[in-house]
Amino acid sequence: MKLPLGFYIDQNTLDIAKNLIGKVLYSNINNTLTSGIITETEAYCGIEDKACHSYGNRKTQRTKVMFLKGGVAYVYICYGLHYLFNVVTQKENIPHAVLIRAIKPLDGIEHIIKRRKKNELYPDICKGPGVMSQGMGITKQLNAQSLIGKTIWIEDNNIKISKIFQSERIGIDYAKEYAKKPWRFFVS
DNA sequence: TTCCCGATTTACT
DNA sequence: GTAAATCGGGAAA
Repeated sequence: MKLPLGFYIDQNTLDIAKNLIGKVLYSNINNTLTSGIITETEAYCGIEDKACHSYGNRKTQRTKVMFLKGGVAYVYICYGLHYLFNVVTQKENIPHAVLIRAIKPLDGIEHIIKRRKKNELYPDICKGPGVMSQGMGITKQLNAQSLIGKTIWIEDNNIKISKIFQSERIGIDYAKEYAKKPWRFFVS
């Protein structure tokens, strides 16, 4: 079952990040269906969070998507060459998001392998936010698109997760005291 | 318009 | 462990 809009706006962002673990991310791009179990996420909590693009209520051409009502995709380019995929959460004008950092491939594995320019499947083929997007075929074209639509969406397929771990977020040393917040969720 | 740097990955040493 | 790849966003000039 596709996650309803309420999933993205009726619970706090940390719970959303945690609850996304074990859900299944789908993309249908140019009639190519791929999916994977979400295994790693990070919460970015808006204007107070120094690691968040919308910190200090910064609203620009890039970050304006985070200010939309939850349930849309926020995709941006990092280091000039990687697409990072986020789920926008909360009501309009509360600019929170959850970064999807890793998946375990499920459907369309041969397409995922091809997009990753590899010859075979291996455990970490979609571990890391940039390579996750590459494997799923996510580009800026998906920016601001609905997560309840036909191109990109998330389902609850009742997959059981043994234990969810929690840690500091990756790659945000500049965020001072917020760099230490345990807002990353993952399975082993 | 200039300048700095990033929610990363990969290939080396 | 270190460095290169690569470029748009955002702040400052």
